[in-house]
Amino acid sequence: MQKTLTCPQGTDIMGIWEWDRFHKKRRLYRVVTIKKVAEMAGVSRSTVSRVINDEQNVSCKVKERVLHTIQELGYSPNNAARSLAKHKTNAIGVVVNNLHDPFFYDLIRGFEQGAAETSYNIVFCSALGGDVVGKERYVRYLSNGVTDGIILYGSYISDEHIINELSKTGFPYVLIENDFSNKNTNCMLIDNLDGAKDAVDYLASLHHTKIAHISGNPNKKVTIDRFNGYLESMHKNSLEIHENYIQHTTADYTSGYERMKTLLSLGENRPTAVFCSDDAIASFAIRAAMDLSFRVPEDISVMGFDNQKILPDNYRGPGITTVEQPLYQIGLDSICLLTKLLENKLTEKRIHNVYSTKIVIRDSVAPYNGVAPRV
Amino acid sequence: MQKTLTCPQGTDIMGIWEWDRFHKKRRLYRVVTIKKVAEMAGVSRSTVSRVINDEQNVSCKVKERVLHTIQELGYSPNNAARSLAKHKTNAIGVVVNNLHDPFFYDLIRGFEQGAAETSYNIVFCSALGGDVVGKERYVRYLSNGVTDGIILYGSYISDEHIINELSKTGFPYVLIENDFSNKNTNCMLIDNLDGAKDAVDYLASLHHTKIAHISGNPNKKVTIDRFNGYLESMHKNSLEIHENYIQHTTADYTSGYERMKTLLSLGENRPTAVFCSDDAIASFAIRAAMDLSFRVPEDISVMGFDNQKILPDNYRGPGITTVEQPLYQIGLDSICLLTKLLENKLTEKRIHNVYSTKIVIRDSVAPYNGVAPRV
DNA sequence: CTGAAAGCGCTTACAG
DNA sequence: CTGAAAGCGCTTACAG
Repeated sequence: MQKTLTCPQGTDIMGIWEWDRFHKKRRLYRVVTIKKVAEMAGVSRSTVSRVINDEQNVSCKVKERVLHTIQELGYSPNNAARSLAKHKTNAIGVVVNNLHDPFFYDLIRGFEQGAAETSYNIVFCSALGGDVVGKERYVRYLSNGVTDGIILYGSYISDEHIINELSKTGFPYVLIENDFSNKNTNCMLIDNLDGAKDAVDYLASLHHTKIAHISGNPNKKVTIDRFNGYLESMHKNSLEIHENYIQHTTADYTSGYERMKTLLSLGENRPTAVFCSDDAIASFAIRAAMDLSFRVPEDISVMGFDNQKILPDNYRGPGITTVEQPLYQIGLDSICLLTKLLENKLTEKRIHNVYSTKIVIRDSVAPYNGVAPRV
Repeated sequence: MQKTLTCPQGTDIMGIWEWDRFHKKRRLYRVVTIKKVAEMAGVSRSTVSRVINDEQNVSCKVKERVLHTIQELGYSPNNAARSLAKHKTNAIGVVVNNLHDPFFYDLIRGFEQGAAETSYNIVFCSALGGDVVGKERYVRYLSNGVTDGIILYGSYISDEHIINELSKTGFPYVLIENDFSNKNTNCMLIDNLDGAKDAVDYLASLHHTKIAHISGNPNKKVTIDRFNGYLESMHKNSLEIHENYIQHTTADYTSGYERMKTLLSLGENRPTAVFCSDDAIASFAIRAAMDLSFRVPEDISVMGFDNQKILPDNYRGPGITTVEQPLYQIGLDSICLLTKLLENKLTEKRIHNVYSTKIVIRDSVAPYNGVAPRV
């Protein structure tokens, strides 16, 4: 068999991997294993194992010899075999939708910082769009011998099914931006309802009475929470929700553009302020207003949510007044907490962090000036 | 032993994972394995294996019974065991620095699309900053039983060492934005030298003669290539490189701001056009110009590189005229090609794609108007 | 179509 | 301090 193997990359190199040309299937075989190291160093596999796991009970002399052999052969332990034997992968998985979305800027920075502070390897998996099948596939993959725990981001309504399945297995995970209180899950959340209420209260405090709402991706739970926050605040402040004040977007935040156009065409009842479900939508809403020659915030105030540092499609409007959620901290904490959970170093038996939001004032909101809206 | 196990997440659920409370170490044990499925279904492990691998030679009746048992027990095969036995993980790893950087927008979209088109699981790993140790750790991790091949992004000079080590092992990989022709590596590149020459030629064709350069991250090879492109074009067009026309930034693109300030303070020889090593730098250079009340492009033209769709820190200057590299395509292709390579379906024996760049004209460059620069 | 047995490359009690 | 042997949870020729 040995003779039927050839080196896969380059031809002159003798590596530790070789292609199996004997069978039809293209597989990579390992040619230097712990067994070979043991033979060459003249010790048992147990001893080699002790050395690579940095255990204390090995004589200096033997250890040195083994280390030297390892170096010489370019040996590296096979993590699959290791995981199988140890019941531990030393890895953590992060699963999100649309990793490319600049929304993740701060969250990923947090994950990366967390990764730098732990000895676990962190791997990211991403499903495109709202793809449930892909997301579920990744969760199954990671939770079966590939990682020791996973962090699941997202509040898609379809995520509930995934989480249900995962819960049943008993595999450790923490949820970000999602919760199922009844299911005893570990989660890290912000209060979207309160954040939205604060936002609309803020607009009302600036004497706006005609406040509209552009809601977010209809497949997400946060959308509903923020929408309800809007409703509650409007009610609390005794403000009337005129016809068409509630504009729903599609899964695509660019549709905020068209929704804003609709709001601006409302004539007499045209809103003087709009609370958008997130900053990406707000950025497109403002774009629409500017394209129609409305000034933001003089003619119409626009408020967002998220404090998204990096906005899509080269946004150039005024700085967006928004509700901040501490995504960097959440990313960082999720890694730290999951690590602790896996090491049994957590005092509480369930992670349930609620992070507070705060309003960040920029340039897209102005007090209502008492002038009847231009029609 | 069974009695010393308890369920990790929640307490009422009987899952397939259970904590080992018997030993000191906290490990997850699998309580439902192929063996248990076989017993319950009254067949051999071989048969169960055939069913979960969807092989043809199983009678319908047996197959159905096994499938039903699997469903009932919530069984999922352990990927570590599978990888070990099959010599195949069915996964591909992607390793980058600074995954959070919006520079990756198009590249990640390409990877995601590629992932959607292949049956391989794609996992991303990210090292923070220019961290070599972290990057190398991930490469070692992924290339030892975790994935079947990896895609390595980045042209850090320190990457060479990593690639050398990886080459020695014979593990399959493809490089993006990096090449070692002498090492027979698979790579996907753009011609940075030519792209930069085109950019400076373009500025020269608009009658600019005083053209400066702000170079990029000094630890990257592309920086050197683009710098050389600038030099070559200046030479070819017989343009003088005045003192201080070459400004080097640090690893941080925000330093483009200070470098631009220096250029603008050059008095009589102040450049009328600046070619920046990348768009992120260009965005900060333009910011500096605007802050000093220079108009872009009327007072000074600025050109970038990359056609980065999403710029950092809320850039609001004019659209940046730039050199486009097809990152989406490169991301997509890298997954497809590596997949083919792994399946032995590649006709050529080495991947070596060079993608062409093209100039994208926006609003940050204007023809030189013949007026002596304002001092 | 089905099963017994060997093997993948490690780790881990256990015995010495 | 060291080694022989069993085991992790799968797959894979091989035999029937």
